[in-house]
Amino acid sequence: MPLALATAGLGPALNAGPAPAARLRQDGAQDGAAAGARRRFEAEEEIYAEGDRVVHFYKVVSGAVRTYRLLSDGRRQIDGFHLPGDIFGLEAGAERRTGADALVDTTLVAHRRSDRAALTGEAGALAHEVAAAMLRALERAQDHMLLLGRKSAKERVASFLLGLARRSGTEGTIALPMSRADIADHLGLTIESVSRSFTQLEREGVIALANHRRAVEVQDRAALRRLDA
Amino acid sequence: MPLALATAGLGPALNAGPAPAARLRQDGAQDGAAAGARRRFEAEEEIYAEGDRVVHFYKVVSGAVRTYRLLSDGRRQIDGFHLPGDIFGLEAGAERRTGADALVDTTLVAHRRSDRAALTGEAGALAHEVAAAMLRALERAQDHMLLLGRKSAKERVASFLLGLARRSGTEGTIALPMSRADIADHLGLTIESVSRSFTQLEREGVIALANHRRAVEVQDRAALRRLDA
DNA sequence: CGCGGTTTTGAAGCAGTTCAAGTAGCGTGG
DNA sequence: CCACGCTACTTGAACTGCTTCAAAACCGCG
Repeated sequence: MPLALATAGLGPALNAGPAPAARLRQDGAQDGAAAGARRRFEAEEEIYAEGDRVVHFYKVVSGAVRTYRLLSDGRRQIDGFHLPGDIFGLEAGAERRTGADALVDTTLVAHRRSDRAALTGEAGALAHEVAAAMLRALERAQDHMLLLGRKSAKERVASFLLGLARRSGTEGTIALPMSRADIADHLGLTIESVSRSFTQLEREGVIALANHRRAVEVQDRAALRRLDA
Repeated sequence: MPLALATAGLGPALNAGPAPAARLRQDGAQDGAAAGARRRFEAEEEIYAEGDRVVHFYKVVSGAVRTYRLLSDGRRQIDGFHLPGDIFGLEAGAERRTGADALVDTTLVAHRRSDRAALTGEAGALAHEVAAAMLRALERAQDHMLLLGRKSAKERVASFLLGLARRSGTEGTIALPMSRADIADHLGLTIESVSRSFTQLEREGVIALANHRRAVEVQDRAALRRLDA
């Protein structure tokens, strides 16, 4: 049995969004059995590759991670960026269907997929998180299919920025731990199109690029919302 | 608690693909408690709409269903077609994030989302199916994001046909229960582009269109596979 | 200061869209 | 039983948003 889930009391957990870092630490502190091994990865380091055997799943403590799929000729689709509090690396089969690497220096907590103790404890806090993570991943995937299938370049960038703003929780300035190439491969565009969309939004006074283009300040959230359709 | 899942023994179920109709009936027959209410829908009839309260989830007995999301201006993204054996309509929140309608005359089995008896029975056959359905939905969404983000029109159509061929289980001729518009809104294209891709594949001898364009015969599976990358 | 990487900008090209006919089933009613 | 009209699909031609190719700007670093 590769994985056990229980969604008791799932409702609230689902609406809570990514667990804040504070709660994350608390979990680790109060339940030694459920706490997995802390692992560190450097910027651009591979966490796992397509085809690897699935042993662990992970929760981001700090840093950021991308998970992606590749076509035989090298075309890449990044299906998600994972920020502190996010769980990723859950998989149904025995083999990885996606690859994952750290965008920047990153700390993760690794849990054995087969670790039922961690998943089915009396409180089952981690189990709830895992189930919520799966459902959230599906909802995000649905949103992203709509974006990829039906939105313009500018709308894609606007949606991306709003999503990132919401998830990173920071008001005002959003850090971009990923390169233009990563954003492009997430949004189904080229780096040039991403860059042009940023520039255009900046010229329109919707955003301001800061910190060597690796951060955006949202100046007109309403305009972004309008583009988000 | 809106929904309970347990994935014990999930592995094999996951690799099994959609349950064949035979097994479907067997499930219903052997476990009266788990069997939900049978419901019929006519072609083009709405099953639920975006914003509806979530009460049931469904399993397709016969026919076909599309689930989709809309942008405020009417742009539509069909996130999946559901064929006999498929489970759809699982949702985390209280409100529908997607709409669903029947493509053709369709029979479903409806289960109350809150029906824990059906989901957590000793054997828990339905619970496994539900968990497997969720994981499969996520895998399909990942495949589809790659398609939408990085594949050409012809590749999209090829992937779509191969997927449909695999899922419908029929060797040779594949029925297309959906219109060109539905296919277009699934593949992130226009109806004209879908039509042109079909025509092109036909001219190349890869497929043959039959039954008033509502069925395709695969004539060169290897060529389709190559396009699937 | 100059090198290597990333991002931006420019110009040309093109895949897919848009707009506009044309064709083919199919049910309906005379 | 056939003309009519409706809808779905296909085809053609022009257009355009994004890509591709190319070069410049920017920065961080040895």
